[in-house]
Amino acid sequence: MTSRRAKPAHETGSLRETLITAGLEPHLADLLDKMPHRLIEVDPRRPFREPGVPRDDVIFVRSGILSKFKTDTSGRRQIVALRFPGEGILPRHGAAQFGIQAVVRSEVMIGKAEDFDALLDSSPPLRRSFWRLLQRNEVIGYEWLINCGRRDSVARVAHLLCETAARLHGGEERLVNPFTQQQIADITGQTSVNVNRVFADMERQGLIRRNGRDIEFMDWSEMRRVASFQAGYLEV
Amino acid sequence: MTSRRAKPAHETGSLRETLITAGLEPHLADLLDKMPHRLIEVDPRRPFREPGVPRDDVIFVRSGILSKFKTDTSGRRQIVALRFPGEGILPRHGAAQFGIQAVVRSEVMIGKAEDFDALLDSSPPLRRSFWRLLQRNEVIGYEWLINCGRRDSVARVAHLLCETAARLHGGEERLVNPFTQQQIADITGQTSVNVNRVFADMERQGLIRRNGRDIEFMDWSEMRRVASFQAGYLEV
DNA sequence: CGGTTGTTTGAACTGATTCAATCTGTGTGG
DNA sequence: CCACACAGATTGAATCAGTTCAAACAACCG
Repeated sequence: MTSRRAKPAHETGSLRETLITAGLEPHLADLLDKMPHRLIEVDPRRPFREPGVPRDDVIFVRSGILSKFKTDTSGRRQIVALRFPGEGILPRHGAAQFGIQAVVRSEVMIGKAEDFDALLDSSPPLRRSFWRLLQRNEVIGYEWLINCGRRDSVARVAHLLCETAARLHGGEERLVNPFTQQQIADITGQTSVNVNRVFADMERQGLIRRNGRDIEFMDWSEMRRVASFQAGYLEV
Repeated sequence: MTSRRAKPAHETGSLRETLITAGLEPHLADLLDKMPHRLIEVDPRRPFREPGVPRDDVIFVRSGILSKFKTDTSGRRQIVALRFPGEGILPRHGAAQFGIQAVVRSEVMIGKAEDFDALLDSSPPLRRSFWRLLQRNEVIGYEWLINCGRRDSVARVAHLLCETAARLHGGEERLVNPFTQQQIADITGQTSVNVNRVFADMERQGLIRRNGRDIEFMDWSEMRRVASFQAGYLEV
């Protein structure tokens, strides 16, 4: 087991607060908050949930970032989705098709699928809310597909950075990059070597400034243009 | 308007039958069948629904294939999802992020979002059924992401063919290829020129035999291996 | 028959990978 | 506090998969 009991929440708000800032109505966040659950701290880049095994729990991110990943038979790994604070990974009937790992150290809430399902059945507005979130995830997936299928490597990385900034700070034009270059490669379908070259390029072009892991966007609108990033798809 | 009233169903069964063969419980299929709707015939590769406009209808495929697509700012098009007979495109609140086009001539059923939503609210089993279908679509999307991000061009095309065969005939080892090479390119994130070369390769290797648009799989298990196709993700 | 749509082929080019080596920062144990 | 290990970042050189551009060919249809 690579995860352990969480320390009491420090900088991050309560789960309820996180859910609300992520866009859930306060009284719906209350419902989830009252659901029986436990809090866990998850180490980054370590096995957390393996693919192929049945999973009967709901997971919500309180702080940090979770990734869903799949590994091709050739052994190449692809991260297929991210979950930021307030977002969740819903239970799936049958064997899960993907594994879960934390991108950075994360605090997550884990509940039972049956409790969650019961909650959904009892509250139509909560249901509608999650229905919309499911559709949002679908659309984000489509955007990632375009990213991998139709954009060059600079645009792919730029797009990921734009999306991350938008999902983390709701559209602010700065970012503390939470990813390793390998993770960015796993998301954008490249090699870490090339991601490194893309970063060097973007810095040379004056698009970003780097200080270790920190990234400062020098020209947000130019960044969006290069990434062909249009935030509309992130709205529920 | 490029679509027109459908002729009475010929080779294809009724919508109800189609829904049932696609895996919906008979009594749930009845519910959808009784919902007020109209039947439309859609021409392939012609505008049907444009991206960016609000859509307040549910669409179910009775026969043929629909595609959801997005066009990048650079003008390159990516098909992000397919809908086979019995599958549907659910209503989305707000502007749709993708357009819809038919891959081949298709008969579709169109209903009102409000009617569909009401139906969902009234029937918990129907709701659960669609919840599962939504998750299935999500997982198929993940598989496509791996396809574009992590597999070489032969594997990408092979995987699409395997998936199409499985979704169309439920796992039979043959296929009448419904796609143009340009469409395959739009799905797998390549150029049609390269798709053509991939086909020639696969034929030279004895993986497939072609007769115009028809494709015969010569070695299904080798095909699956090349594609790294594992049908598990298609199960609900 | 001419027009349209889709397929096929060749040659030149280029963006990204692969492999391998080096460098840097951080944490750990002695 | 230093030595060492380890993970991540960086760089170079060779290679290759897939694109681009352009042209020809085939099938279909009114």
